Amino acid sequence: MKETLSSIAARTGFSVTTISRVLSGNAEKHRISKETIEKVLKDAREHNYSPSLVAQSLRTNKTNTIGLLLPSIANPYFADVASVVISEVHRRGFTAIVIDTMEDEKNFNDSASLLLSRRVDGIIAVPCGTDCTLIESINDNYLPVVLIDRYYDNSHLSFVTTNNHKGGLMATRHLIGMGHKKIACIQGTITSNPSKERVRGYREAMTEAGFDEHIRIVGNEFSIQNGYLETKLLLESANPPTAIFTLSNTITLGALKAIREAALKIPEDISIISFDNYTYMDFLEPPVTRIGQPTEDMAKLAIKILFDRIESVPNSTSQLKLSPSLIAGESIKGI
Amino acid sequence: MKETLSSIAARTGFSVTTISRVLSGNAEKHRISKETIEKVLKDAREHNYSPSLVAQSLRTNKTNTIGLLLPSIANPYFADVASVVISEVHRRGFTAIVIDTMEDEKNFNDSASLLLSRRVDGIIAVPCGTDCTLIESINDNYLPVVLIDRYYDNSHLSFVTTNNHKGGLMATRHLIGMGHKKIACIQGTITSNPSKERVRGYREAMTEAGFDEHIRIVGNEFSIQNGYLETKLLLESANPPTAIFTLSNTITLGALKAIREAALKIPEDISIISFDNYTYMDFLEPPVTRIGQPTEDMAKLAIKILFDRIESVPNSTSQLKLSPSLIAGESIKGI
DNA sequence: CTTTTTTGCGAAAACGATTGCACGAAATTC
DNA sequence: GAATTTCGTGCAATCGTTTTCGCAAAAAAG
Repeated sequence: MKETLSSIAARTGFSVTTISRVLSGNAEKHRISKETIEKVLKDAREHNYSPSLVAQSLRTNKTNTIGLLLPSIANPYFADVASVVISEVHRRGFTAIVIDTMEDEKNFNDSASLLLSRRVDGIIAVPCGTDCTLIESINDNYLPVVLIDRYYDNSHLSFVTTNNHKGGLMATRHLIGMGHKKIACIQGTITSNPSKERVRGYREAMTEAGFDEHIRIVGNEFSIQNGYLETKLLLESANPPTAIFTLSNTITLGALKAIREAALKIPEDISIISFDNYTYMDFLEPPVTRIGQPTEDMAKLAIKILFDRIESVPNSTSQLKLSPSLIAGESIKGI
Repeated sequence: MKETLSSIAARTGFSVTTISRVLSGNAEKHRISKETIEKVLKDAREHNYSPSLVAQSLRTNKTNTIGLLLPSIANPYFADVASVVISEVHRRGFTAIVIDTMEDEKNFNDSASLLLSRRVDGIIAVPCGTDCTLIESINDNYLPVVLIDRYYDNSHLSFVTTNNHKGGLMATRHLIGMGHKKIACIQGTITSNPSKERVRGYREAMTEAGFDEHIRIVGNEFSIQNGYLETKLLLESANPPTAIFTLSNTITLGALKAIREAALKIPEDISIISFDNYTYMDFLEPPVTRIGQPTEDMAKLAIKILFDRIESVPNSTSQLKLSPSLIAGESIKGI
């Protein structure tokens, strides 16, 4: 029932060494005879031997495993990231350990330590919070780390993210181009870099258009509820905006709900532009105009950077910002 | 840089045995003195020792790891499952290895073997294909397996799934109750149990209403494209249905696209009822009426069954079918 | 002042693989 | 026929833990 190299050795009469060489495909290298190879393979097959990767890992100091740290797998955006990362590492013969940190900094740090204990060969993470000391020390002293989507200011950790500032600019300029002035912005987790950068782009676009007085930034979380509540407040305020820039797909959903409850029509009564691309966005009525992030490219690039560092030692830093793109829907009215 | 029990032993002057006992919390049990404990803990902390879970696993023959096999993480339904499973096992001190089998039987079997080699303590799987010999043998000889969503006929493997037959019945009867007769059904992967059972429910409801002549089953895959193509064909056929029963959220999306392209209105021109509950469903225009599966309950139950078997030996079988529920939208017109 | 009990700790054998070194026999070269 | 090379294989150490025994010294009991 429990097959090991030595049980095969016992049966075939060869040494554990020889069995190991044959089964790990190094037979030629050590000129094991054809017949021996055959016998060993046959026995292994018959007793369906399954090599212990944990013993292998201990010996070789390599687990062929990478860790993936995400703030919330329930969020379609991160689920997308997970999907790409998982298949990409699988393609390279690695397996992925996935942990949901629930948008909590302590969870994040504990999980990072856990991955370290598990001796993964690398970590892909969307970090939480603002303190990067632990993850940075892991990267510097133990194993390569590459961040996706979010990153830390003043850190040399490698990351791949969307150019969120540009995205914020694009979205806001687009609304302005369509004649809007009173544009509100519902932001996400305030400490997160993507949210901050998108807001910065929004601000910049408003200022360059001379709309400083109309700048209106609300909200504090990447969640449906946040989008819902803030939109409700905006709509019922004294001077409601003619357009809303929602900083994530979840916020957008909440906004849609509030708008529907107010019996308003998009885009006739109010315009909306969102962040994040997602299949469902095209199926909403109307399809929502949005700034799409190159999720797949981001994930693949992050993986590539990670494996470059896993395979060769140089502890280099690459910090990449990929351009987002505007995907036209029908949620904006020209004024 | 590389901290081990013996490096701590060397520094503190105690034996590896003692260090192990202190750090694994078994100090009391072996009446290690207060001072010794203090010294060891201090040294470990100062050199931030991180125990090697791989060495631990080798020694104890337990990895505290479970494997999760999914056909497509990009599908929101399975992403939901993943989300629950991952956090649930984490809560129990385990980590999850996730593999996307891409709806391919060979991939599925290879991945199952990989998990075996990785010596996971249990497997949660949504299987692909119809041949269960490998996974069954894994369950019988090596480690507990619990299936979610799909299962094999004539297998003693444990599973938790939705009562899909009932779901099919509910959906079809609902349409019939609203006055529909010409009801078409777009199915998913034909070999999969959920699709088969839903179709069986559809058939049964049609027959009991005396609508045998209107039974019309098309499609062959759980995908957007399948939904799109089949709906196109249905709409352009000689005698188009007044209502469509789509067997998954992905199929529904495709159907919506085709319906929109045909410039038809839901529910005025055509009614639709879907399977799978999903946040976005409420935000479509109109909100789609659907049969919701108790995804979270399913995943939690599967985990519970799995851990019962991990923690105590009895190789029992539990095969559970949970009731779905009808979630009202506005996508069905009464005739 | 023995004998027994308690206290505090260590030696060494696993767990299942990989790998550097070595070695005897057969084949080849000179 | 001696020296060298090639073949085919094995010994034993090692990776970092846990765990079974066991043992000496101190404390308690007699």
